[in-house]
Amino acid sequence: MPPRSYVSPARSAAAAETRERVIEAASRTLREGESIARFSLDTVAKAAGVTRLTVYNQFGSRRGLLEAVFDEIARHGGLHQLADAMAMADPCAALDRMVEIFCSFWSRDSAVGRLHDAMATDPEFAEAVSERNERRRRAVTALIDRIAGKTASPQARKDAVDLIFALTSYPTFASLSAGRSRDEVCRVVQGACHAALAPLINPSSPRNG
Amino acid sequence: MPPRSYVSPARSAAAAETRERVIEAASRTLREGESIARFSLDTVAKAAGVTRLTVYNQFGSRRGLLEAVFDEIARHGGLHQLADAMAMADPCAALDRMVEIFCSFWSRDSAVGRLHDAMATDPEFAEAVSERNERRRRAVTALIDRIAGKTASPQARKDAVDLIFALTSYPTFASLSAGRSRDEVCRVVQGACHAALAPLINPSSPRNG
DNA sequence: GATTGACTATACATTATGTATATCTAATTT
DNA sequence: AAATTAGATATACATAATGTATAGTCAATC
Repeated sequence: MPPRSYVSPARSAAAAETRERVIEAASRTLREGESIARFSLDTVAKAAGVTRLTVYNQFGSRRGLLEAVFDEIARHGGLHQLADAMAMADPCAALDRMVEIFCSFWSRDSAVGRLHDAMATDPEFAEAVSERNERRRRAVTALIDRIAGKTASPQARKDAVDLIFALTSYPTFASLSAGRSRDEVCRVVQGACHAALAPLINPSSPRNG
Repeated sequence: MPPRSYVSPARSAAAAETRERVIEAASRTLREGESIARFSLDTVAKAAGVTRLTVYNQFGSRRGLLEAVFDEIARHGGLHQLADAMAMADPCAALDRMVEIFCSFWSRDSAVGRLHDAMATDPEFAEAVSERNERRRRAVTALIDRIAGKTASPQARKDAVDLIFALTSYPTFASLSAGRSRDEVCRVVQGACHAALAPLINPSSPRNG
């Protein structure tokens, strides 16, 4: 006879609450630890007050947990403001706003730095994070298309997109953060992005002859 | 009685040869493996035809081996050309040349990428690599001091140095390398560096009011 | 009251770093 | 020639982490 299965509101709610508690414990562990090296499921499980096997039940693997933490941070990191920024009339002002939004995002939770570190040792996790970054690339591309003059070559557009994509990445943010506040980093990145735009608007002065 | 010790030319030569063989095997393993995750001393030892304990005898630890590989790559990576570049009369041309040199360096051996990945999981190794990068920072600082007009503020100089430091870093190179040849990346980075210089030469147009 | 879902307890397999001890071999010293 | 020494080896062990397997607990649902 086939097993009868059912959905339980109380059980699902409890499971969801457990899941949230584990994610919270994981991001706290990431924040407090001084490197991703010491981030173990054992530590997370103890911090969340559950068993290590519960973590596997909920997330399948270490990578699954890391992805869940990343998504949780992204959900509360203010990236939803990107839609408003993209709707602005002036694309240059929109770009400035985008830089602000991502500087806030990278600086909001130190766990994002640790998550980027985790990309180094787990190629599949790296791909998962890269896919999430593609949203930023699409936004940059859309703005460049609006900003660029009709005479701007496809190559110049591509260069500008990739350069601004790199300038708004986490590694650049982290590098510039040594000795700078979030707002100061934001200002420097905005300036660099403006400069990256110049050859698009005034193509009469190519940067290399 | 005190133990008598001696130095043996043949022994030292053999040891040095073994050391070289292990370093070669390690960098080959780094190049061929698809991530730093699978880089184990066991694999390296087998590839070099020695025992894992020999690796420990020579390098002390996994980190010691990675540092040795990094230094070996740096020794043959063309960074010695930096001295000639710094001696150029035109500091802007020197900067262009510096970008060239580092683009060559980052692209020369794919093992450097894996070594940068290793920084994520080993803070002390990260510090060791960062110290070696300080040479690049000093070179940039020296060039900026020569390029900047007398009216350029210390803040503007610092911003330019840190921005160019970030633009010539490995993460930026790796990011721009998607779909670009080494020379194309070099051209894009050079353009961005020129743009970063603008506020130093013509401070009448600050980038943020 | 029987069953099911989430969690637990315990054990095990695997892989990696790093340490300890004894042994082997060829180069060097006496 | 014999003793010694440096470098490499063989073997074993300690530790920690991921991931899997199996059985058991307990409350919610049928």
